[in-house]
Amino acid sequence: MAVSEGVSPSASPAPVPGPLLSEQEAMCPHRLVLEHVTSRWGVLVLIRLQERPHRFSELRRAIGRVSEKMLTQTLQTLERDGLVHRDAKPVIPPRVDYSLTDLGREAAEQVCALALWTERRMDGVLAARQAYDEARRTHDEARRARDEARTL
Amino acid sequence: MAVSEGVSPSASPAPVPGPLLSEQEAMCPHRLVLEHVTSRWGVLVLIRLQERPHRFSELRRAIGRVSEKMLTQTLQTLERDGLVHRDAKPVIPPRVDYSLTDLGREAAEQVCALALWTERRMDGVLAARQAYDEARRTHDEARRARDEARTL
DNA sequence: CTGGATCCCTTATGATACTG
DNA sequence: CAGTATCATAAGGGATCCAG
Repeated sequence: MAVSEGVSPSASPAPVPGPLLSEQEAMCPHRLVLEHVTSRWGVLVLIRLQERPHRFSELRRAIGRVSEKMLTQTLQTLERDGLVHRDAKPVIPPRVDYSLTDLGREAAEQVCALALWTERRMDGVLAARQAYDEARRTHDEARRARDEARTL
Repeated sequence: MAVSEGVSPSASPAPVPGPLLSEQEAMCPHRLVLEHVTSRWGVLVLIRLQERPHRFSELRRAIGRVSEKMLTQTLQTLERDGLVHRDAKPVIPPRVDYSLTDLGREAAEQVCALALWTERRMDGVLAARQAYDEARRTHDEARRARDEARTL
């Protein structure tokens, strides 16, 4: 959003390497939660944790193709928002279990509903895309032909 | 995600300046729709259009602080997915009305439900954040003290 | 008014190396 | 194993100019 916000250039060169989001910390607060919950990895984490609690690497494997960094970041954000509970057992080797809080379960339900909807309606979307793409292709060809005719 | 996917370097140098997403066009397709729908501007567009149809600039003003570029991009993506209907009247000056399709209305309902949920549960989230931040602050201080003691 | 094209900066994300 | 730190890169997003 606004690049030159009310952030003085000299102060706070990099206050926090803050995961997800930054200076928008000022807008409607619930917008932020929405973004956390619907973030690329947030969605997947919530869905996985809704099945059952997972350890860090379990989650990593279950989600697949997510870097440790992003998973950590996502989990921390969700934990801070009170959606995920982090249970770190002081053992060696370390073992940390992640699970949903009551709040998180509610969020997961919403997100899952959305995910299931997209799955159910996929055909419709696919059909719409084909129609759109073809229409645009046709339109482009017409335009090209027109331009060419004009040039001649 | 994957940087070096199966995209031949020579072919299609820039097939489409593609808005939102890129080479992940290969993964579970419904994941993509989910991302379109939950994208930063996608959410806001769906919510606004659920109220009533909007013209381009109406949407722009209603959402506020969104660049023309991103709004255009978002609308095109949603239109391609068959969620938004674009009605361009061939008049001067141009007038384009955007509205939800049946599919789009369903999506908007889901998204709105999620948005309303975050609004309702905001206090809980806020409280969780305070607790989290304070706990982490305390923890950090303890660690710093420990490190200092060790250095002495 | 709508939006396509471009330039450029910010941010998100991934790969790697390192600590507890 | 879990997580942090650092670095490099690609995608996201904004500003601007311009065309239909």
